[in-house]
Amino acid sequence: MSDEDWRPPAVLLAVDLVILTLRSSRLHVLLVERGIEPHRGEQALPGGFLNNAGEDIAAAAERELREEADLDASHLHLEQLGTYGAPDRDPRGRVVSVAYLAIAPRLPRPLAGTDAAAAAWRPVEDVDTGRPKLAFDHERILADGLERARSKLEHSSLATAFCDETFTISELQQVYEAVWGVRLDQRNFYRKVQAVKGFILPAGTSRRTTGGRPARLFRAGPRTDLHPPLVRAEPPHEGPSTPDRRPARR
Amino acid sequence: MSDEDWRPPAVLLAVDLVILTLRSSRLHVLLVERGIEPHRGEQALPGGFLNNAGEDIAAAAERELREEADLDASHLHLEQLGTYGAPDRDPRGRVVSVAYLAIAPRLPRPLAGTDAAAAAWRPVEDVDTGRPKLAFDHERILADGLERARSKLEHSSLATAFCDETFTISELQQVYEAVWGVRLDQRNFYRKVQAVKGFILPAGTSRRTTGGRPARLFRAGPRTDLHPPLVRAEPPHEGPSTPDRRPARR
DNA sequence: CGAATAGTGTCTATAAGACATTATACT
DNA sequence: AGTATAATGTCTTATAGACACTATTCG
Repeated sequence: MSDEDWRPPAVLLAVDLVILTLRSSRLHVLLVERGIEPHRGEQALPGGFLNNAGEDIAAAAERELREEADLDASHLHLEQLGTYGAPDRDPRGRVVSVAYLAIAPRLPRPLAGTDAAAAAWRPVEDVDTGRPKLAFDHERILADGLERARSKLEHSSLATAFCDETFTISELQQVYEAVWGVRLDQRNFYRKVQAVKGFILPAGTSRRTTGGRPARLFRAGPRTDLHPPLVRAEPPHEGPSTPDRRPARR
Repeated sequence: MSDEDWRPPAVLLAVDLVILTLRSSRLHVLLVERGIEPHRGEQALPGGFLNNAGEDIAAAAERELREEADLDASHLHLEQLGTYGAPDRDPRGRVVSVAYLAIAPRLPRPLAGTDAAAAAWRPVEDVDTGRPKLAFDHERILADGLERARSKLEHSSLATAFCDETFTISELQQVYEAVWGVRLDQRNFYRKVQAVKGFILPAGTSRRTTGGRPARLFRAGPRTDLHPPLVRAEPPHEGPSTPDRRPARR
């Protein structure tokens, strides 16, 4: 407070991406094998540094989405997740990473990014049980991303971001079941999602068939906040690993 | 991707604080008058740059809380809100700010921080209606902080962070009313908060009196996620209420 | 005793959870 | 016809919302 010529320290800014999707009814996250040190050869979330001092952070996230996952940000849900900046999180120096959460619909597309030869979808439960250890603090970031997604399914229309433009109600139910890791009653689910006005809208008379009765198609409605919410059952749900601090009570 | 000697750009890292509290049953936010350019003389959220390259971000937030608001972080709720890094948000260069949301109980304490001669609690509704314009993108940050607080009141025990260690149920109700900007039915509120196991616990037989029947005291319980949640009333529907528009049955 | 605040009970409407059968297409 | 998937209705229980009175302290 006294140094007139004090200059604030500079940091390196990175973005990391938690990209979630559904594959064969299971929740997957996109991981890449690191090609450079530190943590070369380990699994990590896709990400990278800002390109230049003028690049917007969200733009950097969209660029990494393109470069590392070959995904077009304009068709994805993308939201900021949090910022991770522990002084020792990267041996290269002071690196602060802004993490983003992306939700992708089922992708027939193979991963063809040039940077991402080693990119692959991994079942979240594998990572949850520590199968591939992740570099840096990426396990924490992933855990926070999962908790964000699980939580937002309750109060927002995020689930539709896992689906194509049109989808069936049972596809939507699979999203909830995969992300929450629970089984839901089909009849109650139908009743509840249809009771939330503006959540899903009938999409023409189209139908799609897979060997049984054809399902009616819906599209995402205008409502982003669900009333009433679709609440998870009572908690097998310990809090997220966010560094939130509870007040110390004297 | 091709430059072997490419170096990532550096940015300046700042923290900004949305500090909320209740004063005379109204929600207030702490604002300071900026003492230096840019935006000298304007109202802004308290905040500042990292002290040095080794300072943890959350630690910087706690330090600013101390320096600018004379508040002890160990008695506050403090959580990361989001990161704001538009390239043009600060004329001094590329400044990326990590915003934190702090919730303080009623404070008899006057604001005595040295840096904060101009710090003052301002009713949130004043700022909401644009009374003091805020510097930088601080109106956006404040809006995000308010929405975070309003939302977290529904499914977390955040409301108790606005209260002293012990509090009455009607004090807790005032928190909800002030933050949400609504009036709640006292009887339903009593019933609901007491139905959430682990939210509030009776605090001895103590009582506190203000001219009426003494109120029973409670303290925050261990539960941080409320089940069932205390849901805000449905936001006003656009348009006249449409009669049920269920998909046409053949 | 009056004023002020705390605390409670009941009724109704809506939502949640459990549960089995019918409908429509395909092979 | 058999199989596979979609769609729906009802009952019971829990929670939400509306509503008015009694209880306890103080001056």
